[in-house]
Formats: sequence, C-alpha cells, structure tokens
Amino acid sequence: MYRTHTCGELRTAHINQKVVLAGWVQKRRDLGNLTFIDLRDRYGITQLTFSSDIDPELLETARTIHREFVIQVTGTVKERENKNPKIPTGDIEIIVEKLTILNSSLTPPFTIEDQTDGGEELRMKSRYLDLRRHPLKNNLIVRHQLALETRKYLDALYFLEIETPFLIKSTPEGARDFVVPSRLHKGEFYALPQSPQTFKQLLMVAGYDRYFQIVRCFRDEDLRADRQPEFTQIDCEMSFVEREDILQTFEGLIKHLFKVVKRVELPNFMRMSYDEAMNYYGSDKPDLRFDMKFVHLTNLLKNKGFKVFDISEIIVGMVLKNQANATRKQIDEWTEFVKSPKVVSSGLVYIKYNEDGTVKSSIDKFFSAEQLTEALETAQAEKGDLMLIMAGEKWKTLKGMGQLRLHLAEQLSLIPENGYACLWVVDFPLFEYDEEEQRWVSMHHPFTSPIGDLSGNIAEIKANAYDMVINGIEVGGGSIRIHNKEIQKKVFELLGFTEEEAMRQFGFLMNAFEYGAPPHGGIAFGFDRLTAIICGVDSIREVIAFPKNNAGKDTMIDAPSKIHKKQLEELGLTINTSAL
RNA sequence: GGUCCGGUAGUUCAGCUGGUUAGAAUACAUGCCUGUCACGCAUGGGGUCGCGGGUUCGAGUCCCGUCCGGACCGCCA
Repeated sequence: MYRTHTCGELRTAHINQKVVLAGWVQKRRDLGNLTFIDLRDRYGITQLTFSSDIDPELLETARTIHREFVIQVTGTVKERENKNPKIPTGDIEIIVEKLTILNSSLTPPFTIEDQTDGGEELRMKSRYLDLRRHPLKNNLIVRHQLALETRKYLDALYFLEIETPFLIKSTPEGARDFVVPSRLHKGEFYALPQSPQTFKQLLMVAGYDRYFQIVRCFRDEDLRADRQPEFTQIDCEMSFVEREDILQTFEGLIKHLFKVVKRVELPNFMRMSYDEAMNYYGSDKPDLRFDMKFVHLTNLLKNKGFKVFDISEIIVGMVLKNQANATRKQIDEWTEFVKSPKVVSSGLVYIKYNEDGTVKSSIDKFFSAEQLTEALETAQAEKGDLMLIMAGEKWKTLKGMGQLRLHLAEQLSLIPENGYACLWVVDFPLFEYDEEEQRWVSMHHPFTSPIGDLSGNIAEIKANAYDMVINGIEVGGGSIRIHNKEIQKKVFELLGFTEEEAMRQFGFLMNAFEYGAPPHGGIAFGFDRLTAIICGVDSIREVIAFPKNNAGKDTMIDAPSKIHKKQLEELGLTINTSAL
C-alpha cells in the first residue's frame, strides 16, 4: 500500500495515528538539526518533520532530498508546536519514521508554487509541471464539477447525452473547417465539426426530444485569449418548445451551476433586445457590471452649426461620474484610443460639468453654455461629471463608443471585482450584410427561425435567436429553428442560394425535414468560457489542461508538425512547397 | 493578412543620450543553524544579451532582416 491518506486530509482528529503518505516534495526547510519537508499531492500539502532528536540517520537522508522528488513516508501525526493557519493541514505534522525515495527529479525550470516565477511560454512547454500547481489544478476541478453538475441537471430534466461524429462533411458556410484527408477515398476530405448543429437537429427529427452533449468543437480560425481551435461546448436541443422554454431551462442550468459549484445565487437574468444593446452599450454582449449607458444627442446637437455633428448620422454621449477634473493629457489619451485602428473614429468631444455649475467643453466655440448644459441634463449628468461624445456613421459610432466604454471602465477600475451581470440578448437580426462577399448572410445560421414573416426590408427581419451574456462575455447562444419547408426555402432564397446549392450543401437535413420535423430549438454554451468566468480567470487557457498557444501550436508536443513522406503517399497528397 | 509590445543568468526582470570586467531578486550548490512554513545567515557557480547582417574606433543599447512569444484588428454562421 503506497499510502493510507492524502496530503490534504489529516487534521487534529488524526493525532497519534500512524499514517503512510506519498507525494511530491514542494519545499525543504533545513534548520540544521531540524528539517521540514512540505509534501504535496493533488489534495494538499502536509508538513513532514525530521530531527536529530528522533532519528539522526533519517534526518541526513531527508537532507539529500530536493524539489519534486517523489517520496513515501511512514510516520505519526502530531500536533504542531507552531501552527500554520494558512493551510488546512496546518495544525498537524508528520513525525517521520521511514522515508522511501520513489523517484528523483531534475530541478524544475520554474518553481511549482501558487505564485510561480515562470512565464507562460515556459509553463506551456512543461505543462505537466504547471498542472501540479494548485491554481491550475483547482480550475480543472471546477471544470470537472461543472461538467458533472451539467449532466446531473439535464439528466433530471430527461435530456439524453448522445455522441455525434467528429469526421463529417465540410461546408463552406461559417468558420473555416479543419480538414482530415481520407486514405480510403483519395482526394476527398472529412471536416471536423464546428459544432454538432445539423446532427442535433437530425436527432430532433429522430424523436430524441431532449438532447445534450458536452462536446469538442473545431474551428480553423485565428486564436484569442478566449478562443482555441478546439474548444468544448455544452450543446443542447429540445423539441416542442418555444423560445421561452429554452430560456427558462438554460437560465436554470446556469443558476444551478453557479449555486452548486460557486455558491452564488444568481438573480433572474435581464432581457435586452439586440437593438437596445447596440444603441445603449455599443455591443451585442454588453458588460452590465457597470453603468455608462449611452445617451443619444442627435436631435439636440445636430444641425446647430457644428459641421462635424451636422454631417453625422448619429451623436452619442456617455457620462463618466466624477471625472470633470480629468486632465488634458488624460482626455488626449482617450482621443488617441478612439482614433486607433481598434476603434477608428474621427475624434472625441468632451463636456465638463464643473462643480460650480459652469460648463467647459471642446466645442465651446459652436454651442452656448445653455445648449451644453441641456445635453448634460439630458444625460442626467451631475456637477463634477464628464460627458464624452462621439459622432459619425451609426454602427461605427456605436461600436466605437462601446469599445471606449470598456476601455474606460477598465482603466478607471469601474468594474466590481465580485459580481455577475447576466442577461439574455434577444431579437437579433436574421441577416447581416457581408461587405466582402457583397451579399446577405445569416447572422446565426440558415436554420434560424425568423420572427414574423419574411416580407419587407431584409435588414429589419428579426431572428428568433438569443445569446446568454455574463460580464460582457458571450457564454452561450442559440435559436428556435425553422421546421417549415416554405420558410426554409424562402430563407435560402434570401441568402442567394439556388435550390440546387441548398440541396448540395444541406440536402441531408432538408431531406430529413421532409419526414416530420418537430418544432425545435436549442442552445450551445462555451464550456471553456463559462469555466473561466466561474474560476475568475481571463484566459480559457487557464481552464484547459493542454491548450494551444497564440499561434495554434502545442509547444509541448510540438504540434502541428510535418508528416512522413509515406503518410502523404498513402493519402495521395503532395505538399505545394511554393505555398510554404 | 495587418498593428502593437516583448526576447539579457535555470527563472522573473533592470541595464539612461552607444563607452571599462553586463547587474538585482529568486532558483541552484556548499557550510552554519532545533520550530520553520516567502525560514535565516555566509560563501559560490551560473551569460553566444534570440539569430543573421549593417552603421561605428566601439553595439545588450542604433538600423535592416528573420525567428520565437504575448495582446489586439481582420476572421470567428
């Protein structure tokens, strides 16, 4: 038997018990005739004590042990003379009687402690060492609990977890596919799924009216802190439901996860239309942990003789509480920010509402104090506040203002540390115009059900789609699907698909829908993002055991890599060296 | 495809307008130390300043190229 207990479970109740522990040496504190070793495993840290009074020979052995050695000790649990309140096992220590070195270790390239000295690149290269650290380990435990609780919750509601294939057919719509060459069918390729979208709809046709799957998805696009080429979704679909059923069911799931895993009772989620989110927060995933709602000043300030405003489609303001004393330098920095390629706006106007009730702005020349005060009052600004204004083309200005809102909130520390702002964004547009392809494309996907009929202005048609947003992060999204042939046909028509094209790409789904597709809809959650929010970390890399780096590489196993010539031959492939 | 930031000891970093033998902390090694838990004290080893080229009497420092890493834009139905 290698151990009787773990390194995290011994307490004063175990005093005088003889125990066997095994684990890694976190640290040795050598006081000469007294030496302490912190023994670490997945469960915690327990202090081992060696002294010349008890066993001088054993003390000498202990002093030859270094960081990350794997050892096994037999000893007796004793109450500590000096307790350490910082760790759960801090009241006890093990007086060691027998010590076995199970394996030695090189000195690790970075210290394996909660506050490591290692940089990210180095830790990625030796991820197995990084994973020994408690913060990362705790994240993976939370991830496990979230997966487990998701299964429990959905199982109780009669959902079935059903696996769908990873080797599927490539479709040109949406994200770029990862592609897998077929050996049996040279010149042909499988694609890895971007999501099990079509399969879960086929399961609805098959009568499995409540499906879910915690499933890996693949997208061959550039990475971000919150985007990996392979990521995990909680993918769900239900039949015989309306939007409200989906929202209730899955708001319930998220509340359950926060309650059980994080011990946080979330309030009912806000609902906000896409139009409202864009018009007042400049984002389809607004962070509502702080206010700074936009105020529309177009009617008030346009056509009053200031050319920049007069040629603008909209004029939008935002109040910064207690910032009337912002310096010139500070405002210049914000102006630089909105002019940067990230925002691309022509500039930033400010109005300071001074404590004494006077007004100072960058547009004093063009507007009277009364006009400016009216603008401030419209925005419900108070004395001491600062209003920032952007003007220009509608969507560009709103999005730019949204970027500025986030930038300011972060810079001025306006975001509460602990707290969750959860909402549903609903009523998305069904289509958006793709400038590059010069055509209308589905904002969500072509099976998304419209709200109302499909006549009228294409830009005005709303989708029966919804996103769940927590703290400004899109954690999930879905829609009620089309199950009516005529509507589906019309949507493809509006997307510019001929019937033949639609059949070629999605024929398998269209055919299935000929055999009694029930009304259905669903949602998919970004499991990594959800876990990251609950763990309170900024990057989903912190909640994935073996993530890819910024460039999509796994630096530990060195992937992607070249393959052997023989493998290429088997697949009927040659490398176009001029493309390298 | 693009923009920005970084690459100096095992590690995290400092190194000014170019100037003598490139520093600190930590880690590591050795010695001392019986209540440490960021133990302490002393001593010591440790560097192709990412790589290539250029400017210069002289380059860690300036310029060009390149590689690697990070953040972001485009992209992500």
